[in-house]
Amino acid sequence: MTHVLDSTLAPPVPMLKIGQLALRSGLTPRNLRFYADAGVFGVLPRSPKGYRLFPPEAVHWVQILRAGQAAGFALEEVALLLRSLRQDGVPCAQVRVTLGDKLRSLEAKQAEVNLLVDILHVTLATPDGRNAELGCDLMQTLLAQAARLPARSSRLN
Amino acid sequence: MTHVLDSTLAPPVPMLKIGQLALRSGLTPRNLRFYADAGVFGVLPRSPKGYRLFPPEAVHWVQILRAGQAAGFALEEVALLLRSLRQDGVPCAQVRVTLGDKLRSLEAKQAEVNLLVDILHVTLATPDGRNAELGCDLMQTLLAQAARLPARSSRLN
DNA sequence: CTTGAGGCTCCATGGAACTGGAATCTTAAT
DNA sequence: ATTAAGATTCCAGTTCCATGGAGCCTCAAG
Repeated sequence: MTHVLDSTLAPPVPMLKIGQLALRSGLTPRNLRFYADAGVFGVLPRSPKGYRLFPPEAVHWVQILRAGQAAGFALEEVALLLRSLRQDGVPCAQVRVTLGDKLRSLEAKQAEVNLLVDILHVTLATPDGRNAELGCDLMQTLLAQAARLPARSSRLN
Repeated sequence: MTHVLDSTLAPPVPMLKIGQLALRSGLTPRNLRFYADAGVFGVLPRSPKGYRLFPPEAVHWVQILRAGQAAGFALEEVALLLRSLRQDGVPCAQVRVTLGDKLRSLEAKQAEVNLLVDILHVTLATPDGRNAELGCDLMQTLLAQAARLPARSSRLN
């Protein structure tokens, strides 16, 4: 039941059909097809009848993909990372560079999120109190804290 | 030249026209109009001839808006925060709750970003080395680190 | 009075990331 | 042999966040 393409030979790689990957990754086949067509997984091998065949590592690819997205990266950006990961003829040093770039933009985002979190912490530490102008002192603090934000917040997506 | 609406009376609030806010906030009038029409700034007063009039605090509203967006929040979410901030009849306690909710989702995002950053750090700490399977050892590490990611990364936007 | 900048509205378009439907083909099981 | 599940393709629509343009109004200066 699990042997789809390995009839007589020992399977060097037990490739997955899209539905199997869907089960293992928590995405829909539809969604996976969308990503695959967008080139996120590179050029996928096809079965004799045209079915997309995913290597088992694709489960990890998907994990990395979703995590990257959750961190605010565009699909194409994460795709770039995965392309390096899959080594489409990319040399080691190149991979390191790509990963480094990714790290730097992630750190930029990290800094912004950290700042925002801190601003909210400080704001919420304000004791209750009505404020004629702004309704409550909380607002006063939030407005004041807003000054810590960069002049023009970068769109680091 | 700076007094547009205050001909004879002392101005209680020097309201801004959209272009003035644009200059002060770094956004285009267009963009501001888009946000305004989306209700982000609440119901704006209009001049007798229909011009949108922004209070000076709107500059801070925009800062908070952009920062929120940079942190990955949807426009509508940031709008919610700003609605509390503007006190459209919202009680103090309610503001605190909204801010608290915002903080919690920001912290969730923070955790994800932190994890991703750490994964990349660890990965980049891997010394160079070719790897038959994956091209280079970097990839080996990245794949291994991917295991630290949550089973299904939340879409916390 | 004309000109120009800066408002206003409405309608359209665009990209990103999906989602949905229809038609067709393959595979697996009864 | 039939049938259902699971593939395939293609085309269309959706939501979010804008951006672009046309056409008209208003305001201040020359």
